[in-house]
Amino acid sequence: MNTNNNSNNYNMSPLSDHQNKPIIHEFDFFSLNNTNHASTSAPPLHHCTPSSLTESKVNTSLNLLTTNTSSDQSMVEPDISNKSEDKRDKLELDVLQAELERKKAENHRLRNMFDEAKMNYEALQMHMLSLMQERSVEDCKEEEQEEEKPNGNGGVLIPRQIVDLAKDNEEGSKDEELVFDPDKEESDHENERNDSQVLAANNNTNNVSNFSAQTNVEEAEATMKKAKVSVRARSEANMINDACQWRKYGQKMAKGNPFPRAYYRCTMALNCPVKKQVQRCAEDKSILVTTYEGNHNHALPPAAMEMVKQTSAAARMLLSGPMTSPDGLMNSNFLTRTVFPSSSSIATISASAPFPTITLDLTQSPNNPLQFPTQTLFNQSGFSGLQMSQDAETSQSQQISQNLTADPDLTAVLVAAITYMIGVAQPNDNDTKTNNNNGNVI
DNA sequence: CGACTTTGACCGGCGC
DNA sequence: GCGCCGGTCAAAGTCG
Repeated sequence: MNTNNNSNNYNMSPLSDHQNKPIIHEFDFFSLNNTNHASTSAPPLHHCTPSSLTESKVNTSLNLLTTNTSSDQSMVEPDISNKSEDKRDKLELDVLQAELERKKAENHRLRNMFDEAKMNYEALQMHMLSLMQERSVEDCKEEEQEEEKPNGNGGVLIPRQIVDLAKDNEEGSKDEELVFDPDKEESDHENERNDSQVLAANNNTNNVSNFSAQTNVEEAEATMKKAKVSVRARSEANMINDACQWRKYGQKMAKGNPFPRAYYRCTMALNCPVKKQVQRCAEDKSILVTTYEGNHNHALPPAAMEMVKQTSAAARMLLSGPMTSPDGLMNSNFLTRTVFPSSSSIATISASAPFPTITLDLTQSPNNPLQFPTQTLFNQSGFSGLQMSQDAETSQSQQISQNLTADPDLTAVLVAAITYMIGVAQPNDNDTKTNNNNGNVI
């Protein structure tokens, strides 16, 4: 039997072509150096040239610009020329000043819009933070109650919830597809329903909150270590750039898929246990499915670390399943729809496998599928405030935006997914700093 | 020459 | 027990 692929047609070389993709620079409305800017781009008036006037669409209607130079004109008709030139200059000055005022007003309006959006964002963030703190207090109370009742049904912390779901599945409910399986053609809506139904059911059976204290940390961590993160993204390349170094150690033909599955190990550190599988989707060969497994035992590249800090809380919230809101119940897809709104991505947790799998589906972005919504990701995630101070957040936001804009690959997405495995799931010695940054239990 | 990929062989889990 | 299948190993080949 030979299930290996001997053809070069599907060579899974990790060479990425992401460098060839165009970098989209965002327009900075408020940059003083931006020459396109409305209020600051107008050149000083004394630098106005005939060409610039033409560009400003100022029609003097004087037809003065002939082949003669101004010095020639002054030699012919010095008085008339001077007067008309002054008049023209004044007219131009008035027009330009009016234009300047208009641009200033527009700039002011844009600033107001920006400030308003910023305030809304901060208000939401503060609201989120207060909710989390509230919940944290409840967790402490429930933890105390839990210690008094060791056999209680509650105490389902975030990782534990997955353990329970996985257990339920192993105990005979294997037929029940809890969530999205990338290899099956099920509608996302159906999966969302299943997801929320199961999680809600789980919630109902546990009268105590899902966010209560953890009573079996070791068990949960063991599961988390074996949990997987799967990322579906459209890519022509055979492997997407995720800021880590990988070494291929095998390739097999998997049943039910004409495309080979490639196996990689992380080579950024000796004995790093992290592995990943890369395979094209059988239904749509333009979709690349990358599945990560294990926890890094080393520090990640700076670009990856930045996103780790930003997205770990998001991953935790995703894992937390349903969360209550003033509007009622939100299913686990809420978060990733929030984090990745412009890409229409969907993140789900699957407990149908022996170990839970998080799937990030980034294939539904209508435009430029490999273009990660970088600015949107950071701005919309809004959970960073749970982990760091406002000042740190501000500086990091700029840093992250720059990093991501400079590298519009799927790096951020993958790191976001890996985050769950690295910084959140396991308190590695080498990752202690990261975990401390992510320290809050949501 | 070292790092990496390729690829046939091997191993263990699982279902029948 | 047997075969299927997924995952891994390791020798050979390739590349810079």
